[in-house]
Amino acid sequence: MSLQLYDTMARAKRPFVPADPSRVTMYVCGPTVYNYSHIGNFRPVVVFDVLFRLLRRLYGEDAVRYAANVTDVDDKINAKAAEEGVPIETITDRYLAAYNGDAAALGALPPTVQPRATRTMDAIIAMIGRLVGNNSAYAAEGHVLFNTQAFGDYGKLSGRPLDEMIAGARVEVAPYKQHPADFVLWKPSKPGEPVWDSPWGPGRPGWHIECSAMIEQELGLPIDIHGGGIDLVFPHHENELAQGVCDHDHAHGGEYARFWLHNGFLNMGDEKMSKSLGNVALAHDLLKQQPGEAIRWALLGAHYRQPLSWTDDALIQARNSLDHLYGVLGRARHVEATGSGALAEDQLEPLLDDLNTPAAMATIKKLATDLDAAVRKGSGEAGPLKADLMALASVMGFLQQDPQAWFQGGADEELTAKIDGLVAARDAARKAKDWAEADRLRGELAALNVEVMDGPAGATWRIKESV
RNA sequence: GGCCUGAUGGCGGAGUGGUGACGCAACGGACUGCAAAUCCGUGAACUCGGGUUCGAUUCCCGAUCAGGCCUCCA
Repeated sequence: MSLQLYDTMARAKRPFVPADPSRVTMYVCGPTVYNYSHIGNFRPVVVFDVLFRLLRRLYGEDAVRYAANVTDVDDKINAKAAEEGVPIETITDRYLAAYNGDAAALGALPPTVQPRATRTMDAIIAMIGRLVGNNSAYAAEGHVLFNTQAFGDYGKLSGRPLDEMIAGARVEVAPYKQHPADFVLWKPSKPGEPVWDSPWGPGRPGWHIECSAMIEQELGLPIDIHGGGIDLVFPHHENELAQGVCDHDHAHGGEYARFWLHNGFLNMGDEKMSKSLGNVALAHDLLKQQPGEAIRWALLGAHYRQPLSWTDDALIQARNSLDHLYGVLGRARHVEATGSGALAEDQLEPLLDDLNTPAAMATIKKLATDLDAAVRKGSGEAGPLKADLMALASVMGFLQQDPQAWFQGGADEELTAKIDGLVAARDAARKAKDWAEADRLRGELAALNVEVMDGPAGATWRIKESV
């Protein structure tokens, strides 16, 4: 089976074939860095990281070029900077660093490039110039607006005919717009806001133009895959598509992105995460309570296009699953992974079928169970099973750490030494068959949030879950 | 108002026109000084009403419920 991806434009799964297999391109809309990002913001990060890893496996590590942008010009950033009385760079640098740190903790590989709006300004202004030049955009009252009438297919991606959108519009139309659906490419800055010079007066870019300019600059049209959250389909991606196609006078066969992929929302339990409900969970906070890998497991536990219900229980289940898998790997630590390392076709199949991560995770568990049995029996199957397990896990960004580090993670050196001492004392008591003392020491360890497991080769221990 | 999703066991969550993944939780057993881990086993679901069919959880229609988008929210 070859890779199939659900394309929002086609509203169907289609076989994925890159335009150029030696240069596969993917662009995913990234964060606006004005605060810590919540866990929902990291769903696309993790989902498209899996796709990135899969594409690297299929086409070669150097053949995939993945750009994820950072919006560092925005009203919310301006507000935050004004509130703290600092330049916007202070805000954006701080939260970009936090975002990248959190993404790394969630096991996401760094994108090939991470363009920033403020550093793409020349390309943005040049692109607006071209759009004005070919009558796809017009200047009015210090603004430059995209002329949606210039793009006959406007509304095709989101499935919204123009007239319906106007009929259903909830927002008052600005008087300088020629058509109610026209959107801003450039706008004047208010006093105190960051400002750039342009042929249409000092100001700053609208929201959508930065992505098109970055795609143009970093990847080139048409790109193979454009990704983002489902909420971006309209207006953001619809507008990007319109300006991107018109920028090139409908060249490239009118293609902007060959596949549009959108991930579903993450909900808190069964309600939407929102500030007004007070149920926003920041990844930064969750990462203090649980290993990033457990959070990643929970994020990939539902198919990416399905809504994902985020609950404490889901996180605990994720943690338990990883405990089990690392337990198997710990028992198989002396087994050498053998075989070609090439995944059997049927093991990769769930991922090839539009990134069916839950099914792939079931395969991981199956391989782990089989590996555990093979190790127990001393069967020669253990080596190939371990190779398959590690290969599949690696495509999904799982099981990349040492089992001991997983179980003992969260314990600093001092605590580790203390625990080792208690475990040794308990071992001595058990050898002397002093069960009362052994149980007392186990109780003492339990008080430290440590669980001991006796085995033929002596006792091992782990930090119990903290949720 | 318009457009669009979804509804699977106690929970999470795949999948399928006909022997109903997988995990967590529960229960019984093995193992263990006792546990934990592991192993063996058990019970448990396809929102409702029509239709198509030899047969539907799976296809079609309708209803109900839930959710999303409709100009800067992943």
